[in-house]
Amino acid sequence: MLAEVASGGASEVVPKVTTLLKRFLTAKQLKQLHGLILVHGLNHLEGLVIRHLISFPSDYYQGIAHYLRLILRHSKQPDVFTATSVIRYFCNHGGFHEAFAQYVDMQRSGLLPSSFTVASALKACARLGNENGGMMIHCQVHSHGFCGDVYVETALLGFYTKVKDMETAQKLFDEMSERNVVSWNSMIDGYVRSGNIPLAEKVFSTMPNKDTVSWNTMVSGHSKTRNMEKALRLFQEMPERNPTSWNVMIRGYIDSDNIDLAQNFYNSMPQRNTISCITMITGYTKHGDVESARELFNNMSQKDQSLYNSMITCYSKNSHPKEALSLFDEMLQPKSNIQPDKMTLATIISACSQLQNFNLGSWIHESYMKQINITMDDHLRTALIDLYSKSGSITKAEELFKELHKKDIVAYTAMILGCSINGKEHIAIQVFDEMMASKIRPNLVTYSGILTALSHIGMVKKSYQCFDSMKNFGLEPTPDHYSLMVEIIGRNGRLDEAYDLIKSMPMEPHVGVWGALLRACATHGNVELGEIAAKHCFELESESSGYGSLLANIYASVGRWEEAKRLRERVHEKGSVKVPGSSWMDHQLE
DNA sequence: CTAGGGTTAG
Repeated sequence: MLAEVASGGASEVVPKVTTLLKRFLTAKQLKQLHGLILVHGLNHLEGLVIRHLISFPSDYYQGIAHYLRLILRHSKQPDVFTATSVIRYFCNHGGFHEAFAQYVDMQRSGLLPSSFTVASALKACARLGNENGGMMIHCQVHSHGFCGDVYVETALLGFYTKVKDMETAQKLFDEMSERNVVSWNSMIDGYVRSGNIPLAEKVFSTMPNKDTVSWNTMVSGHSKTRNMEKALRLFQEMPERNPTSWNVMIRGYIDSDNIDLAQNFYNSMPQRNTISCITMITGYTKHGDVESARELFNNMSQKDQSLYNSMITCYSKNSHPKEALSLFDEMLQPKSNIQPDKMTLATIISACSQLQNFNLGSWIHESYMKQINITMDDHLRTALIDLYSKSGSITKAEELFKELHKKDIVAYTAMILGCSINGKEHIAIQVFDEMMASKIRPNLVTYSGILTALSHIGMVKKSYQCFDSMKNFGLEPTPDHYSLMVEIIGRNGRLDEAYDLIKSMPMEPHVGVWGALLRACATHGNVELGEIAAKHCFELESESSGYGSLLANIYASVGRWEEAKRLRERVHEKGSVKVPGSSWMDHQLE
């Protein structure tokens, strides 16, 4: 029939094409048919092609989305129904930016959205946290007269609850003439998300017909706030449980660091799904138990993309980048034949960065992503910022940083750290200030980055300010942060002050802290404190001789040759000349 | 509408 279309006259072609498009077609056939449609100038039939395209199994999302983008770029806007299907398709597969862009394009070409269009576009805005977009659509709801449509109103509610504007959500909810179970559940979810458990409970208790989702949402509210007693009580009270109910409990125990109870729930649930397994793997990832995670992974008979992603992440997060890469390779093998997605690649880029395999990392960026039609997003950009800054291509990293749609804490931190290790300390400080100005909460990693920058340029006063500001964000400095401070203060020659800081630590200083003091004492030839610091280093890490050499240097620097010689001999006897790793140390050795 | 997988240090 395809051949007939190719040869036939225009009048017979239309019904044939229409019939064909209702059948099952392979991707190749569809492409051919699409070509013929264009040859015959039947552009109005493109909508059918698009709708056919998005009915393919979602495994092919990357390819389908790519083809869709091509069609949408080169043709005139599809009809409302088709455009809406496209928006929904993007939405259901995580392409929220594209969903929203399609909605905007549709408006631009003068098409009036339907209630379905509006509901889908709102969902995209909700998931993107695009507050302006959502509010704009809210206005259109009024001007297009969609008020009173339960689906639209519930979508609006979903938008406001997702962006945590519970005041507006509550107002909308109160004014709704008709509410369905989803509207109620959205309200519970909204209060749970904004951390207001009492109000969530209030909605939950006044809700007329609770379904399993209502119960699960409430249980997850308690488990998110680490109230596992209450979560368990509700879980037991539920009239009906589905796998999600169990998964929520497992996640709660994992978040409360109770991996044993999580394990118990996992073992006793009547039906496990992939998400149960992924949740457990995440728990093991957090606990650094790579072996148990792998065991669970191996036991799954059906392994999908997400499961692979969770295991690859487990390896990458626990500093097993080689294993991450080999599992990535395994998933691409014909016998498993699973497509990687953005998440896979973000993790793999991180693994490349850890392995210093910059060629593989930039090949993924420059070539592989295009090959498999994966479009850039902010998580990928962040992973690449780290990769490029670790390989010294700080300019590339800065470019990617500029391209970010939303700069989150991870992106800022990666950039700050990237600047710090590439001799752009002042830029690092600038980026840090910019982050503070945009009211993004720094975390412990951010402070490691900025203190590293400050340590390179020895800005003592600014470092103190920075260090002291940690408590404004409820952050407790870790021994690593103290090490950095000791290094900064000590390198400036203020050794007693550095020692005082160590003594003020609320926890036991680890070897890094004493090592920083010892190195500072070596620089400034302070025997008294150097001996104290060295003593602690020996106690904490007797097998390393680097500390002995440092102390010997101190003796030598003040002319106490005998002691220096004796110490060096002892170091030599031990046979080990290993020096503890430290960026500062490396500079000293150069 | 509920459950899962991504990116930053050491």
